[in-house]
Amino acid sequence: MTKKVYVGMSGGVDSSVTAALLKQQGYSVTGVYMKNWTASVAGYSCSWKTDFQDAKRVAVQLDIPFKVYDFELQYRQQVVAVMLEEYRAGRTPNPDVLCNQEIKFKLFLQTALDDGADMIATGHYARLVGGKLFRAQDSNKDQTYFLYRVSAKALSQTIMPLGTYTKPQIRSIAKHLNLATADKKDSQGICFIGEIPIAEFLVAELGPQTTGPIIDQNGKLVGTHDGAILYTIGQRHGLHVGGGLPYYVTGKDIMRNKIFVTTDLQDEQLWRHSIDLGDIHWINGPPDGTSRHEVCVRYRSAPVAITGMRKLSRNRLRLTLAEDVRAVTAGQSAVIYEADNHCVGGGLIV
RNA sequence: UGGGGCGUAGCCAAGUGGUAAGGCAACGGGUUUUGGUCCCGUCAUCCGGGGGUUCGAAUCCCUCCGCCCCAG
Repeated sequence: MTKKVYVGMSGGVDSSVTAALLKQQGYSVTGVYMKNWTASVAGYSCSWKTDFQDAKRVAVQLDIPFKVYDFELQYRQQVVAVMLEEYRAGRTPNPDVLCNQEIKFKLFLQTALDDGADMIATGHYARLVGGKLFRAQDSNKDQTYFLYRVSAKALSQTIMPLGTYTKPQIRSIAKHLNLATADKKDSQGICFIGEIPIAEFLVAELGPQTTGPIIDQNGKLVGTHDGAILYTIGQRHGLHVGGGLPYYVTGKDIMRNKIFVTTDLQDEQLWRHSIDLGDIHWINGPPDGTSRHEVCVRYRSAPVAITGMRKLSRNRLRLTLAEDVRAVTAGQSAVIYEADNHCVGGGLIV
């Protein structure tokens, strides 16, 4: 009995090749386009229509059934609304982590299973081995950072065929198969929403923000910002403050609508030797404390060795680091790995 | 209105007779399935205004305007 796999097809090369590979491997493949966001914001065209068409084209080329799941409502409620709330609270969320947790590996998975699928598949660069999540072969494209909140159960029902390939290989396969998406540029920006600058998106969704003071490391007023929630820790551009050295955001006071900056790259406000995490999620249960771990505080950052892991409360964890890390930002994810590329989980920086 | 100093792009700032460094910001591009970082590129026909000296001035002289400091 051939397994029925529903492949999430975004209209990009990666998911196109995912579907192609699975078909080659003998699965009964169905392509699914998730329609999660169709609105265009302030002059930025939302690419959903082209993405949908590209996904459909590839499905036709591969001669596989194609479906559309409309998750717009849920994406809005479970991803976008949460993201906006986080920004409003002065934090910097990662909507794509949420999207994987709530939409792709929960809603999509369940819908597909209800629809008759045995498994789902995605074009993520990550490896799934025995229900565990490992970094991709192509460390340059590894996407485990975005996947650390997915449940072991969901992972056990998922195939990620790209994990053992490199991006150039995927491009090359797409070309050989003449897939419509072979030369399509990689997508960027918030998954499904597109490349709109975040500040503009926030203003469009939350309304115009109130301007406020920018204070430097000496307590001096150096400029005016466009609304404290629009900035994030470590940020350099968008302050419109010039003269001498670049300024980096070191902190925000949301209540007073102030943001704090520094010109000193060694400013201690900009570096952390320990990180507190909340909303901890362990994919296969908490580590037993016998192996060494490292953490990534942002996508594509070099992992930093963890020298101490202390439980502060039921769902609070304090990590002590082997070296200082720059611009640790509340709301962002800290993803924890065992030294052998095994992604074990992580939490949200508080 | 006695003395001293200053006025170069949005900001900081070199250049004191030979035909406008550099940095920040901004803008554009690249990297990146979040934000951010980072990288590359662009950005003063003109040096507060006017006049003069000179083959040639942002650089010297005169004058006007503006700002700062000290002294009143």
